[in-house]
Formats: sequence, structure tokens, C-alpha cells
Amino acid sequence: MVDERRLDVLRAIVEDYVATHEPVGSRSLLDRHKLGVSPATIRNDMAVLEDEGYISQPHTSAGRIPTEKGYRMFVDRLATVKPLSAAERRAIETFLAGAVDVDDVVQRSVRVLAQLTNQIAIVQYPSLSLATVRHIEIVPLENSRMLVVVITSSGRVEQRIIELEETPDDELVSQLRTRLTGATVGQRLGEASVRLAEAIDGFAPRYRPIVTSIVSSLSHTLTSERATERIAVGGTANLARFGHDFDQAIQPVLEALEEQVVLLKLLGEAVSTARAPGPQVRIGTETGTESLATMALVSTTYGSNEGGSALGTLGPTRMDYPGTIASVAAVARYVGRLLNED
Amino acid sequence: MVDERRLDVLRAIVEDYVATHEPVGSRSLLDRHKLGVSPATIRNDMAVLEDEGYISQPHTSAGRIPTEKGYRMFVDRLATVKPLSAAERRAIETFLAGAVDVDDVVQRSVRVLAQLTNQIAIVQYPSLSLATVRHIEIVPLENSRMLVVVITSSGRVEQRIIELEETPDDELVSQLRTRLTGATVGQRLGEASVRLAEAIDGFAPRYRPIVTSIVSSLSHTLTSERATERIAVGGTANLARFGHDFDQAIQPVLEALEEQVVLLKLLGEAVSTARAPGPQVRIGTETGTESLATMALVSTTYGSNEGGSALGTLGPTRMDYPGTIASVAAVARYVGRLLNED
DNA sequence: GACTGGCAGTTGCCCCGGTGGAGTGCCAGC
DNA sequence: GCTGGCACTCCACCGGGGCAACTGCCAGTC
Repeated sequence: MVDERRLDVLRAIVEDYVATHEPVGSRSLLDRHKLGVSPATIRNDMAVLEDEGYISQPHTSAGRIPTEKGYRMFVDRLATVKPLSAAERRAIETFLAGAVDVDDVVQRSVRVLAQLTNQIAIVQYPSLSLATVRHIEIVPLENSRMLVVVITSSGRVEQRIIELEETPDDELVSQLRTRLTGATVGQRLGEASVRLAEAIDGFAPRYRPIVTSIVSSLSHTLTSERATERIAVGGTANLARFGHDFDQAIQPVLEALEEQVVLLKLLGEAVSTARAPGPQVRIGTETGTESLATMALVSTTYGSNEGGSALGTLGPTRMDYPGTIASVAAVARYVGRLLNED
Repeated sequence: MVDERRLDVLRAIVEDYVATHEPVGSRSLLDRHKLGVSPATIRNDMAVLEDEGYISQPHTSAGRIPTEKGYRMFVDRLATVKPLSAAERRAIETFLAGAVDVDDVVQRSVRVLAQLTNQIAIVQYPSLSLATVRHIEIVPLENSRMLVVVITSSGRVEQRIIELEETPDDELVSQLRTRLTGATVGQRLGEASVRLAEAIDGFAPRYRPIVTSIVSSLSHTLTSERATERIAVGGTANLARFGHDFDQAIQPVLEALEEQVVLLKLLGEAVSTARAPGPQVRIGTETGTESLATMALVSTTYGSNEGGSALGTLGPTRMDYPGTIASVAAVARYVGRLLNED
């Protein structure tokens, strides 16, 4: 498969099919693209493309539609970058600029990404696995209960309420605050958890039991999966816009979207398998998720490489890949910039 | 409309239609309900019910389906309470019992409610409007930036990062922490905002500018709508299960679900207009939301009355009202209990 | 050898009319 | 006031025919 024109034909088929959502025949293909050859020639090329598995026809007398392999080829070798318009760039920038904190940044990016691409947007919250501890706060509440709060370098705040056997006195609370913060500040969360355990020894023996239970709760907070991985989803209404042939596919997709685990796996793969810079595309079964067999995922990491967080969009396999890739890349750039500042 | 049997007929129609999703005729109605009269009699009753606007027929030779008014009558006067099974109660209880904090309670209730009712579940986070300040924390970050954190009595933590002109010294930070907390602890958020403004006078004149900007940011955090009103949604995949006649209704509903404003309005009305205790039902256009014209909302407040938070489910007008009402009530009861403890 | 024009062949889509069934409304009778 | 019966209406379903789109192939041309 080296023939130049045949690749042009495949590109034209993908583009037309994405635009019209209808199988494209040799005739209508020539109407829209000036390929300089006759329909018969196109038909021959199509026959070859079909033999090689890049396109297929729903039934004998219909036009061709790209296969997964066809889209893959298109994305890898045929798609030309489609830069965003100045208006779109400005829209992203101004919309994100209004964000007041990390949560807000994430929520706004979901919105803007969904609107830009007319697809489902998925944004992972900045990963905590590489974040460091900035401050640990201990607040006594009524009834021998305490609130422990961990503030991380990424601006996230994790809190938890603990029930204690006895009420700690002010002296202990103040000691806890300074010593625990002192022992962990600047450490990564996983390591901080270890340092906390060591810090227990620094307290007077009579305090040990109470300190131990506080530290154990803190460690939990630091290492719990819930604290490390959260995801925001938006633009689900676009699902209904994908077309009526999607009607039966819509429920599995909605179900997948409610399963944070599935989404985390998808975005997580984006992080770990990223070879080249820039967005990564997984088409249909390449997602490894049965319920997304009719969908494609465009995702990328954002922020500093070590950050390890990702965002992306989910749409039908017949999506506008160049446009989507450009949008995802642009949003990731802005979000990364915003969050690095913080 | 006082005729007893006619009401029985209406009840039977609603029940059958909910069960089968198909217009119900006089014949099939008698197959399922022993009304002790002939089809002809039923037909007469149906004619009257239709005249009075409780039911309608899609076309001349079809059965009847309830109208909005018919459902309303059913809910108000015909539905009999359907207590949850012991298994269901236990499911709610055990599932919610595992929650570790407020966020977790809300997320778990959304899940359990969606699963119980096979509908879309909506849960408002505990309202902050009546919550009180428990603690204010000030954490200096690098580059003359500070993190201000407000911890409320409902267990929620609101934080915000402020950029300052100059870096406050340790002395000031410590003063801020104690004085601001002292001025506001135990106050409702709105009032706390006022007290904060007054507290500025207590600081040395040279600190005034910096304190003023910190206080202003805090006030913002305390009174911002974002802090007061958040909502969790779940079970959207059930939308696709509602039936194929819902296909065109699905997009507006998904859009409405993404608009927190719409949801807040709906649940907010549930709070303000609650006359009788227990769940409240709004059917079709009664929701006041065009995009939900084919849906019905079952909602109730939870927690102490003054709490003012609400939860509920959204489903097709042809839903199992007794079952849904029971589920909503039960979940609200458990959630209220859990959150009051905290 | 590559491309073209033309032609026959296939197949789904759409429209049509007929049929069957479900359900109604009405009326006369009990 | 209820019932049985009957005529009527209207939709849902089915099968067939015409239509249109597209293909594959073949013979001819550059």
C-alpha cells in the first residue's frame, strides 16, 4: 500500500464520511474532491482498499465507509494538522482565565473542551501522586472528634474527620500541627506517609495511642485512591447528537462514563503509553473497552511531564480527528500553564 | 369526579400503563384487574375520564394513556404507599454506612438511589447557608501567595488561593489565624462575613492593607454561590432505558442535567414549597422546565428542616410513583441521619 | 500498463395498497 | 345503571414493485 493516489482516495473517503455520516460512493467522491481521474479508476482503488481492510461496504450496492484500520491510517499518515482559529484560542483563554481555583480550572476545561469538539470531554484532576505536602492542619471539633486536613502543592485540600477515644489537649494539638507538618512538608504523599509513622516516636509516651490513631488516619488520607484520582466529565448531551445509528450504543457509553474506574484506566493508558508528544488517539476496540467499541478517544497529558494527569475527548469513530486533536492539544496547553503557575 | 369506581379505573390505567408502556384498552384492563364489571362499563367510565382530562388516546382506535392531570390525581389520591423490602432497606444502610466523609455520603447516595429506582438520581450537597464556621486557617505559600481555608460545621472545606502585594510575616499570619477564627467561629456564613469586616480594625494599621485583601477574599469564599450549592448526579445511563419513544427527549434532558442551575432551581423549589412532610412530586410541565416536559421529579428535603438541602430522582412521567417515593424517602432518611451525626 | 466509458447486475430504500386486529362508541335490552 | 352486541375507525404490519445508487467488469484508448 504505497500508491499515493490510493491514499488520497482513503483520505477523501474518511473526510466525506465524517462530514456526511453516509457511505460514500465513487461518484459523490469526485463531486467533492478533484482527484483528476474517472469514477472507474476510483472504483478500482476502492476495491484494493477494501481488500486491504481499510474500508468496507455495509451492503453490495452501498458506498464505502472507513474501517477501524482505515481511521488508524488516516490519523497516522493522512490527517493534516488543523490549527484552531484565533477566535477559538481566545475563547479557551478567556474562559479558563476566570477560574478561581483548581476545581474551577478542571470544570471550566471540561466545559470548553466539550463545546469546542461537540464531544464528551474528560479531564483528570491534577494527579496527587507526585504532589508534595504543603501543610498539615489539625482542628479539634466537639465530642473528641478531630478534623485533619492535608494541603498539597497542587492546591488540593484533602480532609477527614476522626473519632478519638479521648479529647486531646491544646498542647498536643499544637505539637501535632507543627511536628507533623515539619516531618512531611515538601515530601511526596507516599513518602510523607512513611515519615508520619516515624514521627510518632517524637511524642511523649502518654500521647502515643492518640497520636498513632491520628497518624494512621492521615496516612490513609494521603494514600487513598480517592484522593489521588478524580475525574470530571462533561458534554454528555452531545452523545444524543452523534446520530440515530448510535441509539443502541448510547447506554453502554453512559454506563462507562459513570464508572470512574474505566475512565481512569483510559486516561491512565494515555499517560503511560505516550511516546510522541501531543495527543494520542485510540480508535474503537483499541480502547480495550467493549462498551466503547463505536467510540474513539483523543487524549493527552497536561502539565509538566511528571505530573501525570491527562485529559481528552470521547466521540464517535467518525469524528473530525484533526479538529479534535487540535482542540485537545490547545486546552491541555492552557490548562497545564494555569496549573503550573499555582 | 367523585365516582369511586371511576377512580379505580384511573388507578388501574396508570398502573397498567406504567407496567407495560403501552396504551391500555378496556379489555386488557379487565384481564389484569378484577373490577367486577363489563368492558362496556369501563368504556363509559373511560369516556368520562377522558372528558375530564385525566386520560387521552393517541388515536381513535388505541387504548388510553394517563395525562399529566391523570398522574397528578393518581399521586395525590390513588397511590398507596409501597414500603421498601427489608433487603432494599438493608442495601441502602450497608452501602451508605461505608462512607468516610460528606462527599462520600453524597456520592454513595446518588448511586444507591439511581440503582434503587432505575432513574436519574440527584443529590444536593448539604447546604452551607445555615452551616457555621468551625475554623479559619491561613497558610502562607511561596511567592507572597496565601491559602485561606474555611472549615464549616457540616464538614465541608472551602479553600482559595490569594495573591498578595507583599509577603506577610509569621507574626501576622499567626494573628490572622487566631483573630479571624475567633471572630467568626460558630457564626453562620453570611454573618461571619460581616464579622470579618469588623475584625480588620483589630489589626495594627500597617497590616491593614494586607488584612483587608485577605478578608475580602475570605468573604467571597463564604458567600459565593459555588460554595453554597453543589449537586451530584448519577444514573444517567438509565435515560437510555426509558424506552425508544424517549429518543428525542434524551438530549434536552442530558443538557438540563449539565446545568447545575436548572437542577438547583428544581431542588430548591422542593425545599421552599414543601408543605407536607415527605417527598414531593412534580410532573411534566409542573417542573417549570421545558426540557423536562416528559419527565417527573420526586424530591424531598433531608436532614434537619433548617438544613435546607434536598435530593430526588428524575424519571419518565410514566414511572412507578409509589416505589420511587418510598425509595426517595428512605434514602433521605438515612442520609439525613448520617449527616446529622457529623 | 494505466486509465476510461459504458453497461449489466445487485441490493437496499421508499412508497403503495391491502389486510387484520385492537379498541372504541353507541344502542337496545335487562 | 349495567351489559352484550355490533358497526366503525384507524393504526401496524406485510409484501411487491419501482427507483436509485453503486458496484464490478470488460473492451477500448492513450
